[in-house]
Amino acid sequence: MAKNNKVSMAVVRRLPKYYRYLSDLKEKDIMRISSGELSKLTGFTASQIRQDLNNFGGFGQQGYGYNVEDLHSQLGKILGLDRTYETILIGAGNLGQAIANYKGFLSAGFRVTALFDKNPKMIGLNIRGIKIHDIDELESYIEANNIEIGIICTPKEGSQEIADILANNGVKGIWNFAPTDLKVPEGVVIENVHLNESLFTLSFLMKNSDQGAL
Amino acid sequence: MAKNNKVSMAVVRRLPKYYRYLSDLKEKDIMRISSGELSKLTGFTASQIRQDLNNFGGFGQQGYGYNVEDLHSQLGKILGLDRTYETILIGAGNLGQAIANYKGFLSAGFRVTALFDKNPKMIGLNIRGIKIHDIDELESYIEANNIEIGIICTPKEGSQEIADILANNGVKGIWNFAPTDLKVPEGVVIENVHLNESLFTLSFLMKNSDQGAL
DNA sequence: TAGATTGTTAATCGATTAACAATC
DNA sequence: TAGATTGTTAATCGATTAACAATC
Repeated sequence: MAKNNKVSMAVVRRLPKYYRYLSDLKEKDIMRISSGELSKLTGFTASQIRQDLNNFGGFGQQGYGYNVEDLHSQLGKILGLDRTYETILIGAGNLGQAIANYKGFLSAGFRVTALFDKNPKMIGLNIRGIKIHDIDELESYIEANNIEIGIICTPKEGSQEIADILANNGVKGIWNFAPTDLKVPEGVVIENVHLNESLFTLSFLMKNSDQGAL
Repeated sequence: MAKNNKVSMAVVRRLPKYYRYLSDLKEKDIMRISSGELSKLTGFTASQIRQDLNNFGGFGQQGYGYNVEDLHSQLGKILGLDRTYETILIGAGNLGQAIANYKGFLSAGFRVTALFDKNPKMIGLNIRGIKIHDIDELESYIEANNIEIGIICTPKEGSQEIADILANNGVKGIWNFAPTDLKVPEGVVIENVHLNESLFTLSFLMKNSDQGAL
């Protein structure tokens, strides 16, 4: 399982991008890739790519580079994509439905088995095969189905209460689309998608496009 | 307009979060806030907060802290939120419609006036007052309406062609939801929302929740 | 073998934190 | 005034880049 003492978030955030490019290469039936070529694709330096990968093990071969299929598979394992995750989504509005339907997530192993909402008009509806449950059933559903990931697509009001229910019932990961920072106990991880912040970053960069900036 | 020589992306990404907390404070009618109190709210150190703000000017007052309303307004200007942006969205599927409907963006000044899609079944439909146009009209619409921001919600296939049309017709900012990295000329900025990468980061962190990690 | 490219150590660069004089 | 808190410089820490011996 290789060494694993404290990989920085900067590294972690690059891993999915490596994985994505490796997926593309694999699809094109390209067999091998060097850190130099990966550098051209991703925009990271070859040195950084080698450093990053070597946090997890030596996947390359001198004089050759990396085997695409092997590295792809290794990165998949590192990212935890070699298994499935029982997943639910809370807040079945426009955004929630869009997320629940995104087939890319399902194929990557994230099985969304239920949606939850508090709007009586929505409860009982089927969104492409996934039923919308009453939010009152949230707690029992999580327990009965060993849910590991909760996706929060509610407004910020009430989102902390949802997070509390999730955390108190064994959910280990929260993908949060509510525009707020949730508090959770140790051992539960949160990944935020703060669309407002992303959009505001865009407008900042437009104002300052002289800046180097990503 | 204060000094402005190369603010790092690390700083830029914190600005919208400051802005969000200031908005909250303002709503609660709180008048003043110190860097120490902001530190408790945001999780950044007080020192870092003062450093960040002083990239743009001295907004505080010794012994007092920061005036909430003033700092909020200053941050709004810094982020470019003191004006409106003519905006269109390409790819009117589930996600596209959800994004187009998100009222938080409109209230922040991003006026989405048209959607575009290539699916004949969708063209002509009205999504809560916004019409879906044929993708063939994209170029002429941008020119006729001085569009500044394009939101790409298409699949990755074809997204680069869309980006090209946007960039070639004067769009200055692209908010990209397609799971790929788009190439654009100098002067056009891209802000990516790569949902897949975000989700994969979550699963990595769940596997390694011993890590300190955000 | 000779050429290419890795893994890894050392050097550099940049970002964060600490400290404190200035001052409201 | 005395206390609080900023703005800013200096010190530290961490991340990126450069370099190169190891080796396929």
